[in-house]
Amino acid sequence: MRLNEELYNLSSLQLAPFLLGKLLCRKINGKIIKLKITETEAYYTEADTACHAHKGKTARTEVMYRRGGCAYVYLCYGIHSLLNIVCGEEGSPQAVLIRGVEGFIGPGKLTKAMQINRDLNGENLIVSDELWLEDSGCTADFTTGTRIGINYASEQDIARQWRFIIKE
DNA sequence: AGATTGATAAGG
DNA sequence: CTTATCAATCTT
Repeated sequence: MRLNEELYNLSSLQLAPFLLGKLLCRKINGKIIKLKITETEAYYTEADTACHAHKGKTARTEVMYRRGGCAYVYLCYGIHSLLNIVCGEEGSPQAVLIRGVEGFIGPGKLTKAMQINRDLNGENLIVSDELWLEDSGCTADFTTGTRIGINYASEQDIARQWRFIIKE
């Protein structure tokens, strides 16, 4: 039931709504936990001023330039590890931020609960047995909204409806 | 609403 | 090396 490798070639704009309702899987001390993804955001190439990579490639954003299927875990405000799913083709920085899962609202909360830290940066979600995604079979209804915490982006990018929230 | 937090990246 | 900036969060 693991997500197909080909899905990660989709653009972040297609993948973000697709991931809603899918299962985020993590192995902790041999125990596997699976949580339904309830909220995502899309970050799309260097043209998106809200994307970390919009100024070009750095050591931090290097993972986003890889082929789809990697985890991009970065530290926000020095405190919170945030989990992103890299997608799109190599050289095209795109990622889907996992903003919430069932039971844990808030990107920093869910990474803490699932013990996701920067050790998992660059983890290959297609083959990893530490962190991966599974298809739950359900395709949920969703609503869209503006992204959060990107006031530094251009006005038009702030206005984009690239946040996807699952509907009950 | 305000304080806090520390890695990142840009500038000297 | 030094400073400004933050894809948040907790506390008032």
